[in-house]
Amino acid sequence: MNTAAADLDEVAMLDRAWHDVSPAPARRLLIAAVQAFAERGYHATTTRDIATRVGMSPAGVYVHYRSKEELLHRICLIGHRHSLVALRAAAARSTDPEQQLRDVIGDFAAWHALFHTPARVISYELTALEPEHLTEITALRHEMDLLVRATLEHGVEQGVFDVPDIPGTGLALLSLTVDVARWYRTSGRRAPEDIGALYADLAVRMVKTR
Amino acid sequence: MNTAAADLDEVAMLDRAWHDVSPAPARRLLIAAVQAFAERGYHATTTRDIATRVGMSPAGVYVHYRSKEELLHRICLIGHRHSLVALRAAAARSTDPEQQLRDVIGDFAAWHALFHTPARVISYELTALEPEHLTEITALRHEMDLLVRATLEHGVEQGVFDVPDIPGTGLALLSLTVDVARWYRTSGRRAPEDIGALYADLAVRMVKTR
DNA sequence: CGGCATCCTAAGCAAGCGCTTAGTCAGTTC
DNA sequence: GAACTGACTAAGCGCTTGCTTAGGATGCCG
Repeated sequence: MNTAAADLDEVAMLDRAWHDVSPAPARRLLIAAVQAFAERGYHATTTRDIATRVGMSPAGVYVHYRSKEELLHRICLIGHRHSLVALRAAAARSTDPEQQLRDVIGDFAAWHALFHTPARVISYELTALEPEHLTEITALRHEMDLLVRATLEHGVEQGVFDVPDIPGTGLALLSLTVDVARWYRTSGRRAPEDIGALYADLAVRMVKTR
Repeated sequence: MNTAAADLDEVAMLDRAWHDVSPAPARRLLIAAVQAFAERGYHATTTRDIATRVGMSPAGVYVHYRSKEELLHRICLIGHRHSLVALRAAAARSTDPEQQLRDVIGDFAAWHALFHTPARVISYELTALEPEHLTEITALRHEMDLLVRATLEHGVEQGVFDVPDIPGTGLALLSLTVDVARWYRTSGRRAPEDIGALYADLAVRMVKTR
């Protein structure tokens, strides 16, 4: 598949994932912005660049968004809510600690591969947010932390996990999965679910009692 | 310790680590640049900002560097060479696979905590490099990949490691350690060597035959 | 002292930035 | 068909950007 076709696929995928963003031109702008931010970074992206991607004039952006920072803020909010939903769904799928950890880490890693474009933006462009928006997003990230920690504690209580440092190990696990978005390329050999399977396995090895 | 004192400490530490950058004003500029790039990102940093940090006029930067990109390029080169030296020294310290993996991952994770400021720049600002400079740096990063992979292969050959996917596990291990630079704060509870110890332990658990 | 090299600044240029303003135009409503 | 609405553009404003130019200060060497 050539890159143009892959781009179309990604736009279609994000259009489906973000179907609740309306009206359609606002959604198209949001998708254009997330792609531009992911490729060049927030500060290297111009509002003209975003507008051009959807075939609008530079002023068209401001019909739907107050500022460039609002675009980033919306992307971060939607992205974090989206991934938190995925995390919670994964955690609820099983009560067995090992399977739960597999689901949580596997799904979260696969999510970061599949949605590597928004994932890059919401992990590596946070510093461009205004302080109060950053605080809001940090709270969402903290919830992810708590969820992973709870999974580990659950396994320790049942005696199937041996985790001397739960906060540290939780941090490492989240860090590992989040960083998938940095190095993942669609053109690479591994599919998102392959990465999920590998990471789920590594996570279980890290904590399982031997 | 207040942040101003911590800043002074960091400047002193980087001044020692980069003592071979001369003359002194060029080194001071490089340190100011790496701090600014780490705090706000390459594109959000202005050359005026860098100059002001060392008490120079905006034009002072161009006495020592051709462009803002040259500053980033030098930082990336020095940073990668520095960390490669640390990695190789760690790998050479022992021939026992488990101890070697402990040394490699532990030291590399601790390096990313101690030098989180340059580490952030050389991992997350690479896209701002000109293409030929990016190619050069990518080659250095590939060497780290090979080193970690060789450590894993060494352990598998001796039967002490069980690694179904060596490239994938090597990638995950490097990813895990590199990402320390993203979340590490000097004000946090863990010292660099604590993070190194935790990560060395997690790495061994990930690959050890059971 | 003069000659020279090093290091730096004052001033500013051309280009590009985020965002605004005033107005156009298609579609809907009555 | 007149009145209104929402989506969009042409033009451009005020400011900042990376970088240049011309020249000044300082210290070293004979």
